[in-house]
Amino acid sequence: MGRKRLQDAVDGRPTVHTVAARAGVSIASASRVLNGLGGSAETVRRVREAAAAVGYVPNAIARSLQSQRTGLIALAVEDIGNPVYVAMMRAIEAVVAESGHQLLVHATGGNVAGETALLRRLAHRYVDGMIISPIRVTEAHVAALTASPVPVVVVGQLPEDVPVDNVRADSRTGVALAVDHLVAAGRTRIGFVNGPLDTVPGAARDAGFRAAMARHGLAVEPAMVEVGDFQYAAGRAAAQRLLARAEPDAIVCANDLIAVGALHALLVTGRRVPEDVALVGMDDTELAQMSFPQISSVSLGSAERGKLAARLLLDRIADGTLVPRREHVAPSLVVRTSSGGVQ
Amino acid sequence: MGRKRLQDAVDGRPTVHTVAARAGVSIASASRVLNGLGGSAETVRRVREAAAAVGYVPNAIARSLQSQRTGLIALAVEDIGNPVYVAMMRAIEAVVAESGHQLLVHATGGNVAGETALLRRLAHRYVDGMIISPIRVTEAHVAALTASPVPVVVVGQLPEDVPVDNVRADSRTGVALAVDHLVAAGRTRIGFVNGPLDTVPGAARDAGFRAAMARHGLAVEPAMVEVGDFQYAAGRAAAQRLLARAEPDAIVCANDLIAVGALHALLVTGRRVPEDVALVGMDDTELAQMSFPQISSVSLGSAERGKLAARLLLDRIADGTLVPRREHVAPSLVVRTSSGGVQ
DNA sequence: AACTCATCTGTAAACGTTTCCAAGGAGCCT
DNA sequence: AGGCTCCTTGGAAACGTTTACAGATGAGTT
Repeated sequence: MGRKRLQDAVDGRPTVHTVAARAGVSIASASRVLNGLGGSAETVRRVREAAAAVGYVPNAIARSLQSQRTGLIALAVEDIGNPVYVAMMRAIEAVVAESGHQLLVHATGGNVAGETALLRRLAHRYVDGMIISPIRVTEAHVAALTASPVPVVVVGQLPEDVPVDNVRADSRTGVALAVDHLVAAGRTRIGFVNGPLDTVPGAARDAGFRAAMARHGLAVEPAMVEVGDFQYAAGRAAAQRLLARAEPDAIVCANDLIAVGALHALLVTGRRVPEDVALVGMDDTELAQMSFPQISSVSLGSAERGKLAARLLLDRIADGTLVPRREHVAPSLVVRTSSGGVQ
Repeated sequence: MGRKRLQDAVDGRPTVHTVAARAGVSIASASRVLNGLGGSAETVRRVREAAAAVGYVPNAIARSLQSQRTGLIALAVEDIGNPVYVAMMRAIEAVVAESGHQLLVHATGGNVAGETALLRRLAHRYVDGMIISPIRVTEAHVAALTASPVPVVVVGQLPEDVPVDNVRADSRTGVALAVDHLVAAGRTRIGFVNGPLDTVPGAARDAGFRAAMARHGLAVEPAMVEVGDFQYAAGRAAAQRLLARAEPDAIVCANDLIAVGALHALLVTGRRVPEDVALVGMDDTELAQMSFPQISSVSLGSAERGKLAARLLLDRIADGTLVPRREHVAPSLVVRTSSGGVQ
């Protein structure tokens, strides 16, 4: 017993033991050389040579167990098909890659059970941290969030007293930008196609729409407001319902997928955009640029939010004692053809 | 020395040692109970109770080190923004989730160095397997592929003699379907907007287009063929170049992003689709349905290919001695408004 | 009552890495 | 020459889990 192991791993792949044995040094010395931590010239040479000869590659799992870090960062979003999340993901990827992390993407489907299960699974510590963008925030979320042993950054609204790093857009103001723009262009019969009201963005956008309309002294007729979910098909159906019973001269949509659906509904019923009906989307995704006519859209700074979230997370991973921070990203309106801007 | 450890992990989180100590049993018994492997009724009760009391959650990394599996499967695609890969990803996700795996998505940007680096990184064994869809296949790819210690499935063409599980679409035939359809509809001046010819799909689609045209006795005028990359902006620019010097009555596009760009180019120059110019895309993504008019598109079965690739990979992970398999997915044409189909 | 057999339990090793610690040796200064 | 520091080295422990093995216990069989 206690026999020193000079063998390869069971599957025949070289380990640090293999390298050390071949170089005639201890595994401690081999490990140090391989990590660039000193060693005599001769030792370095021998270890390097041995490692190259056997094709040694350190095992990521064993390293993780020792270092207590996996090098993985999770991103949990509702719908990976929504370009707004793709843009956010790209921005996050760019930041975390710099620190040598890789991104693990979860599509939650927006359901509460799945999201909280995901948060609880963090207890297994299979990632070093998580960025999550829940569209609903429940008690269960908050509980799982605060219980998480690994850092979590939330992109989206969060109750004030939850001590978690947080990046927020201001979609209330974002909707106001859209309404202001349309009113300035002389539109008065402004429709609104929203996502579910029991989601955080849905509620915020509804409130923003009503507040902005009120500020301009415009009434919000129930016939002019429709709700679907945040997808294309539902947006198109919702817009069709709206158009069947009302005659808006402008429509604000709660995101670009809905806006593209609404555009479809408008064009298919023979309406001209923007001459008959102006259209404004939200999130300023690639979709808005790819449509014809191109769709004006309120940017909520998805890339910027992603970047900030990634920075917050990396900072917290580096120092867990930081006081939770809250970042805000201001919305801006990108005017395109669909609301009368130039092509 | 040799002192038995009865402590929590350094960060205070409970380990199996904590649970065992609290239950008054050995870590072996605790582990067995926690994994549902026997134990007396009394032991089971005590361990379960202790685990619940301290909130024990097994550490995924330690488990991975022992089991030599991470539970992670990597998917490497060129462009995470392309809906075709989103569809594929969803299909893969659905399959691998059943076996308890999680998906790790890499966006390679389609560059050879990045892809081969990714393949070489597999040597670290940070995932149990990888599905990769390279748009170029070089010597370096093949070398890295065959040297990989973990299973890899390639989605896309691959030299015949490379012993790797492989799922293929037939984009040659796919283009032929598009051409046949347009010819049957009476179109004769058929343009083609392709991706780079030095990519595998680009080359196949070019060959397919020329073969199909020849079969119908139609000449391929150089002025009627344009090349960009597989993105929207390049597709739009390429279509604009084509339209500036030729007057096609139909355009075939090498993917849907290009098709949406071409649609834009057509509409912005006042051409009617499909009356003046018919349009057919490829990949049958959501984009094709979301455009107005909706775009006919050749489905290359991206979801199906994803599903098959995932199955091949899981099978190989379960049994590494399997002989490499090759699956084929047949293309099909989905006719929509842009080529004269009904709305 | 002695035996077999199954079931349960604890010890210890294993997975592959990093790192603490003590010891050895070389060089430098006084 | 002696004492000091600095560098290098190897042994061993640690990360947290699973599991092979052997011993113990109990039930069942003859």
